[in-house]
Amino acid sequence: MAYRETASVRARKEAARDRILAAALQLVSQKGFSAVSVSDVAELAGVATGSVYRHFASKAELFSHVFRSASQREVDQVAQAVSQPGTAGERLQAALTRFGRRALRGKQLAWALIAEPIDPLVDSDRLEYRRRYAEVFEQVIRQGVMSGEFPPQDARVTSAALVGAMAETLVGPLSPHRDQQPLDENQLIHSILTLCMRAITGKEIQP
Amino acid sequence: MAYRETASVRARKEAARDRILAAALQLVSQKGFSAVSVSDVAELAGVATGSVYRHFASKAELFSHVFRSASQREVDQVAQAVSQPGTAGERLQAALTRFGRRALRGKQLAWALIAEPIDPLVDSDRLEYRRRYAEVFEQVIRQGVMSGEFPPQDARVTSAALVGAMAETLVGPLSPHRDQQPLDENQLIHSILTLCMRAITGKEIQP
Amino acid sequence: MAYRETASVRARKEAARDRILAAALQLVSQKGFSAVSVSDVAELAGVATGSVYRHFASKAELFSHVFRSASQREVDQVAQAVSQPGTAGERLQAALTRFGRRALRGKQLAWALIAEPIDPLVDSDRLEYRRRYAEVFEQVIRQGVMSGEFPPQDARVTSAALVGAMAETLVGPLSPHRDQQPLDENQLIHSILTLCMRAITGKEIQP
Amino acid sequence: MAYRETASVRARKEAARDRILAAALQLVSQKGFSAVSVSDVAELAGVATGSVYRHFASKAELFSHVFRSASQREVDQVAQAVSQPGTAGERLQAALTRFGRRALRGKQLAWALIAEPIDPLVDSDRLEYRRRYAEVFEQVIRQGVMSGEFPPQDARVTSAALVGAMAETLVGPLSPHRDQQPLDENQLIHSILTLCMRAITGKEIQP
DNA sequence: AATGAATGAGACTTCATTCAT
DNA sequence: TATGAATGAAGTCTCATTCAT
Repeated sequence: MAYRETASVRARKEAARDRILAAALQLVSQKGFSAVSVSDVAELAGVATGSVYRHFASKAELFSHVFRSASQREVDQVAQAVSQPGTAGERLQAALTRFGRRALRGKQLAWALIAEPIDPLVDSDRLEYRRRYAEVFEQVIRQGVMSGEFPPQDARVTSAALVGAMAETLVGPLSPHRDQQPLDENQLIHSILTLCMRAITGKEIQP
Repeated sequence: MAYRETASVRARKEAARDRILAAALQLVSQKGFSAVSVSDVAELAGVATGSVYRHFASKAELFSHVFRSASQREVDQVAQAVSQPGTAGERLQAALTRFGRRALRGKQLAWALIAEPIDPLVDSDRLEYRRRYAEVFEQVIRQGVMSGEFPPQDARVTSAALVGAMAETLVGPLSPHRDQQPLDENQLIHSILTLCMRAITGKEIQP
Repeated sequence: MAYRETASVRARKEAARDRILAAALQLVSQKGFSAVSVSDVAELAGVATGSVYRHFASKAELFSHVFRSASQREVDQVAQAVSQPGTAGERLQAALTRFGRRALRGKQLAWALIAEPIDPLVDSDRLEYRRRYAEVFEQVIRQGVMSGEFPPQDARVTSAALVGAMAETLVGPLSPHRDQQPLDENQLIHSILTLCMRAITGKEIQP
Repeated sequence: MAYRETASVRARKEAARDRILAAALQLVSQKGFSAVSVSDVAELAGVATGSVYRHFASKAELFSHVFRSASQREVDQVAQAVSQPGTAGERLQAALTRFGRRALRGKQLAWALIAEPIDPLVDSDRLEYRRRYAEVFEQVIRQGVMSGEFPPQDARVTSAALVGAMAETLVGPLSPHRDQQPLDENQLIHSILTLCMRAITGKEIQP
């Protein structure tokens, strides 16, 4: 009984922290980091403003957690796509597709994770996650280069360029379909995929 | 006499406006939009804080003008590179090189223009300038596609992707050389250029 | 059995109270009253924050207890020095020496007890303990005056002045050795002792 | 006309700053540094809270100015008393008397200036003013020692002790007359003066 | 028209105290 | 009775914008 009580109390405590994280993630996904205040988060989470500070030492630390968990989820998705069987080209294509579809689903969040400058702490998180992204993309690219499937290239530069190209094309301010007729998602993905694969392989993708 | 006074007064007013814009541009180039306050701008321009509001209705409008003139300058530079004689590939390569070198010279400004979130007004400016960039890049790409020099592709998507890839690679948070040994600028430009040209043409560039 | 349980419970409660007091004293000795929070104390004492309020009605009351017990300890030390056999001068000298050495050993605590402003409740405690200090110092001074060993003087004023002079000289912001070369402790004690004894007796102390 | 306007504007501006300083001084004189908030000061000065920050970079800097100007006033008073003609003993007596009378007139302020711990910035101001006090007291003491009027002593220690003794006796928490019948001021000053002079000279003062 | 001091809302953060479990 | 998460008021500081001069 005592144990179960303790467990339920702990569950509630964790629930508050999770509610705060969820609220922060929701708001960041809607408005981006820079437009979200601690009070906004607290209100949406249904707690007092000061309560946020029981769970996170500062606004930066809260946002760092939001960033990291959201980024980790994205990296995991891409990594999973890459780990499927197939040629380097097939696996890279699968990874880019998944990356692109997820970004299109949550544009504001994708943008916040990839590009929005906020805080030195989160910026350093970005560097860390950049490395994890890089590990995923670079690995396939290197494998493709070594097997002769891809032409020689700087895998590190290529992986950064891939992320940038997809981000800009899909969710960036340069995205071609903010105020125009909403492009067919499949068509857009196909276009950027074709381009990315041609950049890496020098060849047209097979349908 | 009355006319000449009016003219000189107008000239002085315009001079003040220009000084404000120049000061704002300088500060944005150094610190990015988000770190620049109206008072900072006024001080550097040598006018009173309130005077800024005689020329610009709000901070957002001031920054919108800064954004537009800085962006226009960049677009002009790229457009000029594109207008030189040569094949579509040569002209595109020249444009990308100029874009890249300028971005590397002024990373903070480049980043502010391409990605920094500030204000809905400036965000909509970004959309407009994206169209102008597009006009420049798209035009060459379309010409290359029509002449058979480039494979068929969605020129609008390609041009956005080019900008994104270069921005991310050169000045973005995913830039591969923030914490590493500073890459040789020429080498970095060459890597990204090779990649971009391969994306567009499907072929390796000629040295 | 019931009795023994009650007793052990009471013992445990008392133990908690003592741990809280000890933790508070330790923290005050390190950081001064103003830098110590109730949660700090609870954590160091190994109890929940709210439990502090089962033993003390408020932070002020907790600190009042801390103040009183720490002050009592100091008063006892000085009183013990005074109660040794010897002339009034000898006993006073012993008391001042002990006072000074203890203050030098624990500057932060000494300063907190003598001067740090915290709360009206603690300030009134200070007045009470001033009386107890006074009783100790005044008694010897009065004896010395009555026996003709010391010149006539207002013993109450003298005893306050002694405390102030030693506090300021040894641990106060006017302390002459904060930013200079650390004076030899013995030398410093000797200087202030010579001065104090001359103030009281009008004569130089015998080495 | 234009000049006079400018002058009046400047006068008003300075008036605001002065009102803020005066308000801060008044509140510190009533409640001590630690009980005064920036909002309190602003309200009493009749300005918005934010306006305080147009004149002072931080609360610490505001209080530093308050501290310094109040301390300078006190040092000047003491220095003036010391500069009168007479023997070292007479001049020191005059300085201590003035110091004591002023402290009694404004106990809370005197305490705040001499002892209240607030902020590292103000604490360092205190060290600086301690040096200025020291220069005043030490100089006379050294002169008295050199002329044989005073016995040999560490003038630096003596001057700190003098300040501490007077502060504690007159305005400190050990002050003997907070809750008792208000001592006759002249009598109190005379007592502490007798004690201080005996401490320095080893002799009784002449009435 | 220019000035720049003043405004005041709002941001982040702390912490003594309370109360449901 | 003990717990410790939650509260919420209060504090410091920033800055876009206004307005009397």
